[in-house]
Amino acid sequence: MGGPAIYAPAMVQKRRVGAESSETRARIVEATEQVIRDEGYAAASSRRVALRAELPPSLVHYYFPTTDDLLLAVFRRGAEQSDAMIEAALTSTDPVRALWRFFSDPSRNALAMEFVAMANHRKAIRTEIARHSEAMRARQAQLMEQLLGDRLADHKVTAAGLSLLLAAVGRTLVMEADMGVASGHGDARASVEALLDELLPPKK
Amino acid sequence: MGGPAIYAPAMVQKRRVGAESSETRARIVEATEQVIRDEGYAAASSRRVALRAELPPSLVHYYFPTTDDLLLAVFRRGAEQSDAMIEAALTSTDPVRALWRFFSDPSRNALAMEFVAMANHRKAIRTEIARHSEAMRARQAQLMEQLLGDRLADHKVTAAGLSLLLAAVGRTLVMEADMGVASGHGDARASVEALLDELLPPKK
Amino acid sequence: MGGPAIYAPAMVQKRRVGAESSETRARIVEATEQVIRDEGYAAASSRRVALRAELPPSLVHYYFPTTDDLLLAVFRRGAEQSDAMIEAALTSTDPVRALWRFFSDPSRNALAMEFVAMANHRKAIRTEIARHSEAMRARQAQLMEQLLGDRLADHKVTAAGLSLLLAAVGRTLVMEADMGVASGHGDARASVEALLDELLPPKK
Amino acid sequence: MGGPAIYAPAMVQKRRVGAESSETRARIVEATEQVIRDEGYAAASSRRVALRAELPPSLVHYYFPTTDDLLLAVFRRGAEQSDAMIEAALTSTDPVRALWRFFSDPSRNALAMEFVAMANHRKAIRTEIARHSEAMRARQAQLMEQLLGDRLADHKVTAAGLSLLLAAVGRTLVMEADMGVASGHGDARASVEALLDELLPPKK
DNA sequence: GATGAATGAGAATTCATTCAT
DNA sequence: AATGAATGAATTCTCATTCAT
Repeated sequence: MGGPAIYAPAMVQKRRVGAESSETRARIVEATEQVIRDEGYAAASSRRVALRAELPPSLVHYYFPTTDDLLLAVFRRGAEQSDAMIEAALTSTDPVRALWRFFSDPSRNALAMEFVAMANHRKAIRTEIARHSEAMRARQAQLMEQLLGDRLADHKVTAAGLSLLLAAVGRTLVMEADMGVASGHGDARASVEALLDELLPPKK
Repeated sequence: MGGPAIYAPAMVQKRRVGAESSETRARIVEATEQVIRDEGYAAASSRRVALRAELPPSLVHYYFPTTDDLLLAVFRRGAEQSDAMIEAALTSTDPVRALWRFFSDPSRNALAMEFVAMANHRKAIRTEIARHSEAMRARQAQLMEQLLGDRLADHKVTAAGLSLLLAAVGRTLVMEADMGVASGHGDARASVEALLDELLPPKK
Repeated sequence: MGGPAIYAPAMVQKRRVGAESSETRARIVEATEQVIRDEGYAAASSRRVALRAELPPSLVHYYFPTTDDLLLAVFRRGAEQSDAMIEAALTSTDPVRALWRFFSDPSRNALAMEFVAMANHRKAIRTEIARHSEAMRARQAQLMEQLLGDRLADHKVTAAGLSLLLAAVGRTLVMEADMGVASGHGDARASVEALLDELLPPKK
Repeated sequence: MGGPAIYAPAMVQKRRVGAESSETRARIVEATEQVIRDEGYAAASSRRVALRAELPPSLVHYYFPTTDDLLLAVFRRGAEQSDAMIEAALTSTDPVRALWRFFSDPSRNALAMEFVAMANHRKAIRTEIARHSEAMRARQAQLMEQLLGDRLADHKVTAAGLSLLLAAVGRTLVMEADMGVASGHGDARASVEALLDELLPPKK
């Protein structure tokens, strides 16, 4: 894995072309993310990406032989950033509430929802999302277990269950808000926060 | 009787969609739903739908001038079925648990998630989903309010908040299961059911 | 020719279907002219015409089996109106100047130019326009010959030549004005009017 | 060398059209012109052009993202050729008569009339024709002013007016001849030539 | 490392016309 | 006299991908 990238032509299947570290590569990934954010993932064609990056379309294919390769690269970059944010949340002074804020934060969620949507007809993406989701949930569960210990049991929740619950409600709030649905949002948010208040020492 | 009184091409606003009762029309809607289920909404092109329905593509356009029209027809049919199921749930002997079963039922949810994904780049769909979601939530809130009354307040939940919460967790379970994610699922499900047990008289 | 129209199905070639005098027929012709004026002749499809007339498209084909039939009907109606206007001009007190005003009148010319454009790829239209143009020019030449007699010869013009010249300059002014070209327009107009002044007794 | 540096799809504004020097590109433009001449501009679809050029339709779109782009390229090439011919006429020994011959020359005019017809529903073409017409007329007026000076005033014509007049009559003769109209043509031609004889020293 | 050129496939529409009733 | 349904052919445009240089 760590070895030097071999610049194989596109026909060679499982080989990533273009240096991992290339500036051009980063530019393409960045442009793709922008396109997805602005126009939705369905617009993330090599042509439009190339246009945004001000590069010829064939260069996009040079670095990312298939569209899946490109999309995966964007997902992985986003996942790494999410991981870092979650790590920061989990090691903050108020980890659970920080996690909740993370899950109900619109900006991050928008991109994530695009990938979930994408997962429907992109097996490669689906697999990668599943892998990452499992890992994220496991990590969160592990930390919350440490932090909340038996207070969780008192409330008939497990660490993994709570993690899923926060993610579910957070994402739904964001997704619905994007569509213009608002009924029950304030109430659900309040309920979640009440639950956290019971589980946690009051915020300072 | 039957068939669209479409005097207007796609570009025209006021289109009479014609009688809902046309065998061909129904066949197209059915084929489209199948395509969406099997291959994802991105595959719901007039061509593929026509192929599945064994009809010429132009006939699809005859009944549904634009792709949005077609997709909306499928959504509306699904929404009506959902409405009926929800109504049945809400008027059953154990309405809240029936609602929860509805939300966490995979078969219905799969199609719903396709439409949510679709909403990202189909404004017409987005608008319709939003409208329907609001209506559904309002209806559920109204009924739950009647049923649970002040038991809700004791648990720091509102009717609308609970409706959203059930929908959020239910959908997340289904969506993640579709992708192959399972961690925390049993736990979250148990927590929700525990909450319902507290709110409701025990199931018979 | 004069006999009663036989309501033959579309397959019968040279037979006009639908009563000459039908109100529906007139409505279709009127709608077609409006479409041509507003959106250009290329938009004069049976569907759009039907839409404008608020009639089903098949009814348009019932009256006008082919698109050429429809277009010809519109042309002929316009030609008749033009003939009437020209006749009025030629029998007015100042016939030649009235003719010049007719030729340089934008409103009438707009539709005429659509038909000239159409003539390029519609043989039936081309033939009809040619026939009508010849007839119009002959009629004008005849009248001008009577009116101007030998004054024409003094100015090295013939009646037919003058008719063509007025038509040519008039149409060019209108057509260019439509496109936004204006250079030389005032000058050319003045020259034509100076010529008419030489040929004619001064306007009252 | 050359070929289009088109990083942008049709929807994008700032498109670099790439080097004029590409054999394929030239072949497409040439094929388009032939199609327009032979079958009228309405037949200038990417398919038919591709067929004539013996190239796949998608290649036509590669060089000319939109039909307007293609049509404009054909127009511009024709305009350049016209400009060259006009320049040659204007610098010949008998510039005004050469210009008249140019305007009444069928071969050149046929294509020009197609573009005028096209202008009706192609804004891009309309704008370009207007620009070019204005420029052409200005250039001609300038030269004629130099050449004919005050002889023009004696005949109640201006340079720009004369330019328009020659263009109007020339084009009308050609257009009508194309349709099979001939009445008055010899006479009008004679009148124009008589006018030129008065304005100019007799031809050698 | 990079890129211009090329291409087959497919998408969304629109259209003229036919036909059975 | 009228019309709903149907359909094959076109049209414009977009895309992923390949390939030679």
